[in-house]
Amino acid sequence: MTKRIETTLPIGAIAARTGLSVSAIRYYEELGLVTSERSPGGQRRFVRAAIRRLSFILIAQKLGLSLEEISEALSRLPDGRTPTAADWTKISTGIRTRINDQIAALERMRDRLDGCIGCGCLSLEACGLYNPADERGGEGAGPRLVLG
Amino acid sequence: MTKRIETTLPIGAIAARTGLSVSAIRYYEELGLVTSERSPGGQRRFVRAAIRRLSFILIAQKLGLSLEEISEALSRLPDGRTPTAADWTKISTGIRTRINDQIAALERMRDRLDGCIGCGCLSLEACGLYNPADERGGEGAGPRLVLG
DNA sequence: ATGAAATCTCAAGCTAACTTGAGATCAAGA
DNA sequence: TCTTGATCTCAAGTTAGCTTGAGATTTCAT
Repeated sequence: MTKRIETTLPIGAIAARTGLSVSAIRYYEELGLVTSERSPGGQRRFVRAAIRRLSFILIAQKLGLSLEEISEALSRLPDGRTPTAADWTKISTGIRTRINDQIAALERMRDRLDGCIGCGCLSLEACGLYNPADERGGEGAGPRLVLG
Repeated sequence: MTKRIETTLPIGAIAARTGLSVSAIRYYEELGLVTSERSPGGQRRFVRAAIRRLSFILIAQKLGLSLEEISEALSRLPDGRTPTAADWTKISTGIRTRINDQIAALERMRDRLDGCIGCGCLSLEACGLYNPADERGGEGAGPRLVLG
């Protein structure tokens, strides 16, 4: 049996490497986004793979995902090991789709705005900018696909 | 003097026409985003132009502006009258710039992601996706990147 | 062995953008 | 007039995502 000794890191080292605050990391652990072992004295010890998980959280947050959505996406990744390239490809492809959706939505918004500049309307009936059909419901035009 | 009698609307009618809740409208008034007159009995009475202001708030919020930023933008518009085409052009041009910035930021993100798919790195040192230098593109707004 | 630095838990606080509830009053149709 | 629904004020609650503080304990370099 190959039992490799994992070098673990205390929370401060994780914070330094991810840029997260110590309290944020503890908060994420509370939410189940990462896990840790404990030292004999009760302090958290993280495996290095936790850094990747936390980095992923940072990236996903930049894309506007809530911690709950991130949690959902992360539930596909085993915590104990480093995600494989396949894991990452799957997730990042989902993210890419999401980015494209966001770009498309903004472009539609911009186009409508262009058609509106100078008209001074801003009226609910006629103005394409305020278009409830395009609302965040997501069931219609913008398939709200989340990672996967 | 031409003193035209303005037909005013109670808050419920405004809510129905804008899609906002009554409490949200009251909240916006508290923040100074809209104003109202009062009936003899003390109930709010809104002029029709308030509907446009509120519609603007909805649109701007979709673009990720905070109420404070919206307040700033609205401070250019006189409350009592319908904004002129010039007013609207000025504001919407600013919004357009903001939209373009957001699109550009997303495209950069997507490009970096493309360079990353399949590599499985997600490492802080090497991965261009996690790039702190690109942080807070919107300035001031904090950790919120809320896109459509 | 010791003292500073790091970490622990728990509770409470913070901002944004509202909502909810209580208790009272206003407006309008039959 | 009556009565029902709309509105009023004010205080407190809500969700997300953390931060801050207090007081106690652990780790580690010397």
